[in-house]
Amino acid sequence: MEFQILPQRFYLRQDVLLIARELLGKRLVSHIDGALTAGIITEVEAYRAPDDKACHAYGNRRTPRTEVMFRAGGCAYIYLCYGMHHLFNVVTGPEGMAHAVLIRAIEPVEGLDVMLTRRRQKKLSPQLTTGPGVLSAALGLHKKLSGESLLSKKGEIWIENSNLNPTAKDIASSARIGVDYAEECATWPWRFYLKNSNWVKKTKTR
DNA sequence: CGAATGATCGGCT
DNA sequence: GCCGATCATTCGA
Repeated sequence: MEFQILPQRFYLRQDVLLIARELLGKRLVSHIDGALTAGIITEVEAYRAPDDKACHAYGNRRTPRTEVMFRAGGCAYIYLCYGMHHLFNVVTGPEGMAHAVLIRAIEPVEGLDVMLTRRRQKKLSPQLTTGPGVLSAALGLHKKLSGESLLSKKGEIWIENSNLNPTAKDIASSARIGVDYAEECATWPWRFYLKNSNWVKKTKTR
């Protein structure tokens, strides 16, 4: 079955919270080292410069790392976290606007064997692709792919439609995870996830 | 179970 | 020099 790739106009909009919610249920696909792997996006977080202290580009600070966040929407921002995890974000908004959506979890749908091998797991379970670091590992995403376009199926990463079309009643929100340092921004309910999915990290704080 | 901890390194809020 | 948009493992109850 062929799914339609998300066009650049999807990413160019200025409302990153809306885009984050709309990414739920879409298919995230990687074609890396000759292997095709894909999963349904089940959990995301929005980050929005300049006012969001949890965003790496807070205050519109430009560094070699954050530079890609200022590009026009439709490319990947991947960075290293805790010295070992590559976290995958989607850059959104027009050029000069540093918005991004962190993909936190997917439900695997294609290339399960490849994902299991990359994660060194034997059995399919939520821990295969639930969590921003493990999802990147399963899809083979690496920070050297930061800045890659998401707009062509000839590329290494893209996002396409699925049969799912979650509506407001299917979506829950909460504060973002791991951003306690961000002061008043730490409580903003900018994490979104599919209520009925098993492929979402359980949070203890509620 | 939950909490604590070690791994490991780039970027500097 | 410090510490994170994390995860797997271990330890204790």
